[in-house]
Amino acid sequence: MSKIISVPNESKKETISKNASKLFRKKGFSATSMRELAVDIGVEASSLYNHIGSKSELLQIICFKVANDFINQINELEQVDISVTSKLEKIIRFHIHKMLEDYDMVYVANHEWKHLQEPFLKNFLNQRKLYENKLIEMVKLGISEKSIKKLNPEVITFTILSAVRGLEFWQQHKKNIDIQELEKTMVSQLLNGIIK
Amino acid sequence: MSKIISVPNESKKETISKNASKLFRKKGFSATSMRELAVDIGVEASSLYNHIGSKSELLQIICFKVANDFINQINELEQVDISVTSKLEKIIRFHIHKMLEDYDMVYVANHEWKHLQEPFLKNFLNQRKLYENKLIEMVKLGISEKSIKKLNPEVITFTILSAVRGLEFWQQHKKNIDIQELEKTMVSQLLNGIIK
DNA sequence: AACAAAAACGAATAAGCGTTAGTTTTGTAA
DNA sequence: TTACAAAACTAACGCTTATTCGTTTTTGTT
Repeated sequence: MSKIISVPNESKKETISKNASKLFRKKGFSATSMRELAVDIGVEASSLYNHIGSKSELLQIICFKVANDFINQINELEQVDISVTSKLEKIIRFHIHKMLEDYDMVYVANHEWKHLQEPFLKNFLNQRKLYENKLIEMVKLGISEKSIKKLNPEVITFTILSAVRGLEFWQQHKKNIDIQELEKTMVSQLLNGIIK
Repeated sequence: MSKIISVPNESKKETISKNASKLFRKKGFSATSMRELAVDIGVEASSLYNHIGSKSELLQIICFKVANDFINQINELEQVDISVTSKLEKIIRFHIHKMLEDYDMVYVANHEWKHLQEPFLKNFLNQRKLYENKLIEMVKLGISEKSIKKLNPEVITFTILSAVRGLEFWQQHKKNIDIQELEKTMVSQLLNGIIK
């Protein structure tokens, strides 16, 4: 057919992964075939195996790239000396930016991780739980400091995470909603509520 | 093998659908085979076709059952003469109850709808948009009445929907979190915020 | 006990899957 | 030009898929 075109500073593996992200998001991991992926890239399916080990490996690359990005961010944030509510605000804003920058990858990591094989599945879920627990501890600290209302810290955390993970909707409303307004509204709603 | 056991007042089609919901949730629609579903029910795969038309039909049954339940609820609520914020509270509570009662079906409708075939796919998305638009109109009314803060009504709506659609987390924390507290916290956070 | 309808079965079909093997083309450097 | 490695190709493997077919078994009703 032709050659895999990859931009400079990007390996062919990365090129394939990015295309895979797009297809996995649109059709789901199981419903995406290596032949479809190959067509999308402009090559025969068997040629892909010169660059990757397996279909499964593509999912691993995607999921752990995203997981690492979020873990790294929260680790950095833990070092910073600002208030708990400021940290929560920064986290919400980071989720929004990440979802807009790497939409396909973040979506796949959020929705298709269950198709990871062991031991990667367990590993991924551990990283996720680690992230969630760090967030829960932040909220607990906020409650004990009396900057956050005395509500269930797990529920607070998961509500925030659900809200930001659901940011996919924004992709369909890109034209109508300004990103500044999106950020402002979400932070305001999740932290301060919507009732006057 | 044996027979499809169905409880009274439940057709065999319903029995199959419920089992399908469970498997589709656990493994995803595409990754679930009719043979697996058959084993789960205790019958040969070919025997299922005495009761259903196709695998696709099972997904249709699940998705539209859920969609109709939510549309019906919001239609009823539109008739009632209570404040906008009370309506939003009732909707949040309804989502929570629905997610806990029909977890498998709601999860599948939220995550696997993309595997619906046309014209069902368009139909489903139309119903979803209808529901979202009704909610957006409620929020807009609240803003014009000055009971809700002047924030972007679309973002407010999608944040609420994302938060309640993400209620799957609760299934993994059933033992630790009381449902009353869950409801109270989510309503309070989404409507009044978490900052003191 | 006889009959019809419902529901089970086993076997087969055609299509699609991820992946491998062997071979040819392409690009690069001596 | 020659040599070598990278990356493409074609063809095929073994397996799984949803679904259909013809047949047998089970069920419920006279």
